[in-house]
Amino acid sequence: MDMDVDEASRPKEGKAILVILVGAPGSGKSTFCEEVMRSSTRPWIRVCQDTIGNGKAGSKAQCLSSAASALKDHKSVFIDRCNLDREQRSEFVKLGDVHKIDVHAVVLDLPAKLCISRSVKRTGHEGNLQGGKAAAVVNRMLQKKELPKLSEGYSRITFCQSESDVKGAINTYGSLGPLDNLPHGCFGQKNPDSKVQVGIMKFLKKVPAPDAAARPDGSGDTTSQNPGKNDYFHKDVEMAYPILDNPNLESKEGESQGVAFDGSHASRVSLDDAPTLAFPSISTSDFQFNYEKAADIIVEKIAEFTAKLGNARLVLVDLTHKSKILSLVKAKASEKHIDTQKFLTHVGDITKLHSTGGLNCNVIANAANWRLKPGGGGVNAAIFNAAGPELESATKERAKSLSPGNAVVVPLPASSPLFVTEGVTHVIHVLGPNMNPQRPNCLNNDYEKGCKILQDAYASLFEGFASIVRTQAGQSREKNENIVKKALKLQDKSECHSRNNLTNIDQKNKRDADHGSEKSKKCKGIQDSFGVSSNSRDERVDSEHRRNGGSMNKAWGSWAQALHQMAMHPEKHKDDLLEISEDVVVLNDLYPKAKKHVLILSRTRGVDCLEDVQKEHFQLLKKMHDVGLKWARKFLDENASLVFRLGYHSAPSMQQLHLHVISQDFDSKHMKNKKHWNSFNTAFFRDSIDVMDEVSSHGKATLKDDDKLLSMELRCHRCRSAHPNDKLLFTLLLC
DNA sequence: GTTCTAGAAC
DNA sequence: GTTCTAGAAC
Repeated sequence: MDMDVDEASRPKEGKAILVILVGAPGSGKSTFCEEVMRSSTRPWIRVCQDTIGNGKAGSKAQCLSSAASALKDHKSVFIDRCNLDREQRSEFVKLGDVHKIDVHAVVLDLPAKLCISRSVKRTGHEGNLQGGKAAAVVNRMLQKKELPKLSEGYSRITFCQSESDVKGAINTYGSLGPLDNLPHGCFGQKNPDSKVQVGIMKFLKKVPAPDAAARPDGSGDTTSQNPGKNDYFHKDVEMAYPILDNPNLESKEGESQGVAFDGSHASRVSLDDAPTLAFPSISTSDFQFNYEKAADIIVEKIAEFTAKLGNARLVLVDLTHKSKILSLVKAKASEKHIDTQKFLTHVGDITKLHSTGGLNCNVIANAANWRLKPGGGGVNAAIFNAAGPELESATKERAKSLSPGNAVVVPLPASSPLFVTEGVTHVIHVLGPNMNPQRPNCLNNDYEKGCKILQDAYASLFEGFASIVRTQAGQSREKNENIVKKALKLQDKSECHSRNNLTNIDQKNKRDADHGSEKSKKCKGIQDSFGVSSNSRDERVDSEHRRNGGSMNKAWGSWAQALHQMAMHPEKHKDDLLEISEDVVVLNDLYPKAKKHVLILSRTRGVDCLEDVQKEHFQLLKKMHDVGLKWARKFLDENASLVFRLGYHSAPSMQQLHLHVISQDFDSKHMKNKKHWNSFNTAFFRDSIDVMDEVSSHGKATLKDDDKLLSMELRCHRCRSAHPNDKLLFTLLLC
């Protein structure tokens, strides 16, 4: 931020100032005030509408009068309320004229997602805005957001669009002495041109076409019908998918983040949430390994692995800009023309890459000790600390110790704070060679051995990461069960690479919040008439089953029989079917809810839904599952970044047992409402593998067909954060 | 399963 | 005003 004082516009000295905070709930307004007031030598009064009524929420009028009286006392004032639109701010701005003082705006224009997640998480907020309700409120407010302009009457506006901007502004105001002034003008506003993400926009209903949405001036012009709306969308996209165009360029000098966000190229905005491994330099710190040699090895191994990594990325992380190893590696990588899309360096805390650096790394490496224990110092202590006891116990399950040159991959339990806040799904512990005589296994400067071990250490680390990438099929923060992988194991254990055993033991993210009550069946009492005449297929009507209940007393409307008709008469629907066999037919779902969504339809008459399935149908389930896997594999061949889930709806709408094979992007214009989302993202959706387990052991599948499941609040299937409503369904994809 | 609509809820 | 829900029709 340019702090040169403009002499011509230097404000009068010694005056109080009025600072109007502008920002959604969760943007950090109160924290901003508190931090400034803590360090400032200037007398400040914080006027907070949430607490002004004797600790209770007050009115705007109370705020105005409180601000006025503070200004009379020559105290500087923070107006701590959202002030998101011009009208809300205008009366406070007028105080400037009345009291002949400068009015500033500090805009905490942080990503909506961040504000929402803070609001949702916090408890005891002064304004009593917390929990799920907060998400709705924040969203609503942000859609009406109007950024302040100097023409409203401010002498200075500071825009903060990242947490480091906020820190900068806190320093600026915090170090403002009683007689100091700040220069006038707008500060910190980055080019707000809309970067419209087509992939997301197309998923939105009722949004303008990308061209129309990209307002050329990016000013949040209030003449638009939905002021600020596109800014909001765009920022969400930006937050979730930082653009790492030129990773070897550190951003701005002196800033704590080393990631360069190039916001000027709309075409480069990518949904590609590439799997990313963040790793510290191994052995160069406490183990005192020679920097030059280490840098050579790092670059050599990176060169070797980037070729194998597909769209995955490696990020070397160190805490400081002064890092010697970082600059050495950077220089050497550049000499070797390492692909800057695949390897970058980052300055920051490896345990806070997402929250403070905006960098999504699903895997982080830990420079571990041989006992794989927390403690010590540096990265190891920091990672164990940040990941909580979950990492310790998950590590114990994997290995008790580690020898130099090796790595061990530990899937991080979903309850780990590192998983929740940073999106880290795996920690890879690595042990490098030790040249420090104070530490175990010192090599006494034997660099021949040392280099070999360090090479092995990086090779193990990158191989571990590559195996995660392979098994996760490119979804960097995918926490759902990798059903294909699991099923492959089940199908043929010999196919399972031993390497993979090290890495991705299925972290099944059980969504099975049990909602207890069984749904009352939507039975309308009309008996199904089996008027369809026999054909060549299996006509075995399961009369015994029918007597025993099942779904046979359920009425299926004509529209609901479409699948049944296809299963019974596939020859009549050849054009709509992808595959026809003795037991099943395969078809694209007519209203796909994701990029890939096919149905494996059983041809067995009388088995209309999961409820009808009995032990004798196990082979049928297995067959359906195998065919489902075959199609999932085929789709994965075409697009390795997809992740699939195979499963059944507890209470399907369509007659005839059918297995959904659905990619977990949920990127489809047909994904329109809560029911759609929840039918694939709550316990209502029964994983095929579980259904088979249950049927083989108990003779029936567990159904979770309570209607409540389908009307549950929307929750992200990855980070579990709550989202307010159907209109913002797409934000679930940005978590 | 979808679409449409009315009325409730916000 | 908009958004959400439930019900009806297909």
